[in-house]
Formats: sequence, C-alpha cells, structure tokens
Amino acid sequence: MQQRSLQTRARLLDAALKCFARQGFNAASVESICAEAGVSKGAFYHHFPSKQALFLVLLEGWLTTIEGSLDAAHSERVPDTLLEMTDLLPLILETADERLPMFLEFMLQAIREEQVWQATIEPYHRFQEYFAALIRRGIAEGSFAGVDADAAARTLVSLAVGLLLQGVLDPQGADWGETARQGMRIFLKGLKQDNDE
Amino acid sequence: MQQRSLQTRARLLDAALKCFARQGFNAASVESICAEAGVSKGAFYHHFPSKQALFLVLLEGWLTTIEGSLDAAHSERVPDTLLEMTDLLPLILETADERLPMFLEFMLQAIREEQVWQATIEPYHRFQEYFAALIRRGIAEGSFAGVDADAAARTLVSLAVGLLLQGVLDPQGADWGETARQGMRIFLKGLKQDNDE
DNA sequence: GAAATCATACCGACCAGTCGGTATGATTTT
DNA sequence: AAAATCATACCGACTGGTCGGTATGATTTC
Repeated sequence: MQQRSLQTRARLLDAALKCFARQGFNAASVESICAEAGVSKGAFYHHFPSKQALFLVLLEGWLTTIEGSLDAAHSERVPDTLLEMTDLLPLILETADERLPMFLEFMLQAIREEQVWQATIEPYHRFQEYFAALIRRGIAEGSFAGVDADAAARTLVSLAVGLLLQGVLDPQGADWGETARQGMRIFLKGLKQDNDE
Repeated sequence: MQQRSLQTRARLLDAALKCFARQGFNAASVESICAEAGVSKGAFYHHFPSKQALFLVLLEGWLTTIEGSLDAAHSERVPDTLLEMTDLLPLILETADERLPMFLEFMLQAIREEQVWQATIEPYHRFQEYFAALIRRGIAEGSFAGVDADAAARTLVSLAVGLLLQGVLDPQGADWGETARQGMRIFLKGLKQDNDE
C-alpha cells in the first residue's frame, strides 16, 4: 500500500529535521537519521536520491511556511503591515531557532556548487522582491518618501537577516523580538514622508 | 633556529587561510593545508594542537584587523563617523569575502561546544558595545534622539551583519556597498533628533 | 506473481590526530 | 675549534573510525 510508503517518507523528513537541527547538516549522518526514523538505509535511498535532496525538501517547506505567515499580515497602511510582520518575528524565530543553523551551514557549502546554489538563492530573491513591492506600495500611498524601493527593501532584508542570525547565534545576547520592533521603528521613521533631508 | 620555525608557522597560517577560504573549515583537510604550505603533518601538529586551534588564531587576527580599520574613522560628529565607516564596508567586504563563509561555518558548529563558543562570541559582543558607546556619544552631542542606545546599536549591528552575509552569499545580487550607504542613510534619518514622533 | 517497498551487508574514500624516528643547529665540553 | 650533547623542529607512515552511497535479496502490497 502507498499508505506505508508515505508514512515512511514523513518519518524520514521528521527525523531528518531533528537530526539536522541537533547536529547540523554534515554532522548528522544518514544512519542516525534512519535510526531516529526507525527505518533502514534502504528505505532512505528509496525515497531520496541523496542526503542533499532530502535537505532541499525541508528547505522548500520552511520557506513556504514563512511566506505563508508573512502573507497573513494585512493592515490598511504599509507601515502598520510591516510592524505587524515584525511582531511575527519571535514566532518565525522560534522555528528559525532549530532550522536556521542547518540551512546556513548548507548554504555556505552550496556556494561552491553552482547547481545547488541557484535552487537555494532563488526563494531568497523572492523575499527581496516581496518587500520591494510592499515598499513601493508604501511610497504610492504616501507613507514613505520617494526613496529607491529596491535599496530600501534590501536594507530591510539585511536587517531581518541580521536579526535572525544574531537571534540564533546569540539568543541570550538580547531580547531580539524587542530589538526587532525598535529597529523597525527606526527604519520606518527613516523612510517616513516628511520635511527636510 | 627559531627563524625557520616562525616561517613554518606563518606558512601554515597562510596556507590554512587559503584552504579554508576555498573549501570551508570542515572540507579543508589538515593534509591539504600542509601540502599547500609545503610542510609535513608533523610540523602542523608541532605548531598547533589541533585544526580548531589554528583556526581560532586566524579568527582573532581578522577581528583585530577590522577593529583597527573601524578605529581609523574619526569625524567630528557621530553621524559622519558612521557614514565614514559605511564607506569602509566594501573594503571590509573584500576581506570578508574569503573569510566570512569559513568563520560562519565555524561559528555554526561552535554553537554546540560551550568552550569554543565563549571565545567566539566574545569579540562580537565587543562590537555591540563599541557601537552602543558611539551612539550614546551621538545622543550626547545632540545628533540623535534619545532612543535606547543599546537597541539602536543592536539594530546597527544587525544591519551590518545582514549586509555582510548577503554580500557574501549573493555578491551578484546587488551593489552592496551602495546598499550599505542607503541603508545607513535611512538608519541615521530614523535616529535623527527632530520634530514629531 | 509482479511491482513497489524496505532491510542488511558491504564498499571505497576520507580524515583528524598519533607516533617513532630524523634533521638542524645551538650549547657545552674537552 | 673540534667533538659531544641536547633541544627544538620536522617528517610521513599509520591507526581507528566515519560516512555517503550501493548491491542484493527479502517482504509487503495490490
């Protein structure tokens, strides 16, 4: 039956997430993943052509989740929408906490492999455009000064990336949710439509 | 004689930097480093107790370099100093380009080893305080509104970290030096001492 | 009973670190 | 100053173990 097959696949994905989170992409061996899943190596390679392939499935899934939760934020005006998204950060950070390290480790390796790299960087470009569009809307509705939307979006993404990275690398270092809120306030004020230069 | 000894050590450090940059911390084998240095494995372990130990020497060196070049920026007013530092980013990014990936990879691993972790995160906290102090100076001199200096510093560091990371992961994605300048301008405007909220 | 699914045994490559031993050159002895 | 002594620097084969992936055969499903 394909019932069992699907379940095996799901168990492998689950187990892999746990192992990768605990030990990182390289350190987590295929064997340990199989053990965690209560499944054999044969099953593993039946469902996934390689360790890398399984990993990309996890990555894709996570990004989809994030985009989904970002889409949930919908205030009337763009600045409020952005602030609303900022409030989601602790939630994202919670899932990032276990995932980001392994994904970063993976990306760091992927840099050297053109093939994999394209697949990895592409969804990230989507974020860039997503925010650029949002900021353009903000400019159109008069919330923001007429700055370069793309540059502003990149700045925003940089801020987010930096916050996420630090939140993961140094969780004790600060209240990163609060830092995000403050940072966003500064950013918004910097973009605000008003008076002198 | 110690002349040769010092040279061997230097050659190892040089070679290690190259290998780590090319292949990453884990992928670069001690053997390949030795080969690159034209030196034997015995020499390696004579000079450094482990691969990790050598790495930490490289890390320390790089951070010292960066702090040095940041200290070189000294304008009268804080906003100008910060802008000046931003202009240094391409220069830092140049050295970061080959170093950041390996350091990130290393840090990602170090998370799981309390011992190593302290040594790795400490210099980074210094940056945090460095900028917090700078911003406090900016508030004192009346350039900035009286925001929470620590939060603002964290925001600034987040921005910098995000920019560096993206500059390394996606060098083709944008002119990151220019993005940095724009981002800094937004940030400064957001901190500016003036009018309404 | 054929096809899909899974288990076990195994292969080849790799690698951090060790260890017995050698080269080099400084210091002491004669 | 030549010889003996010694410490430091270095060499490279070797170990013990890991891991991604494969080959082959058993079991389950339809």
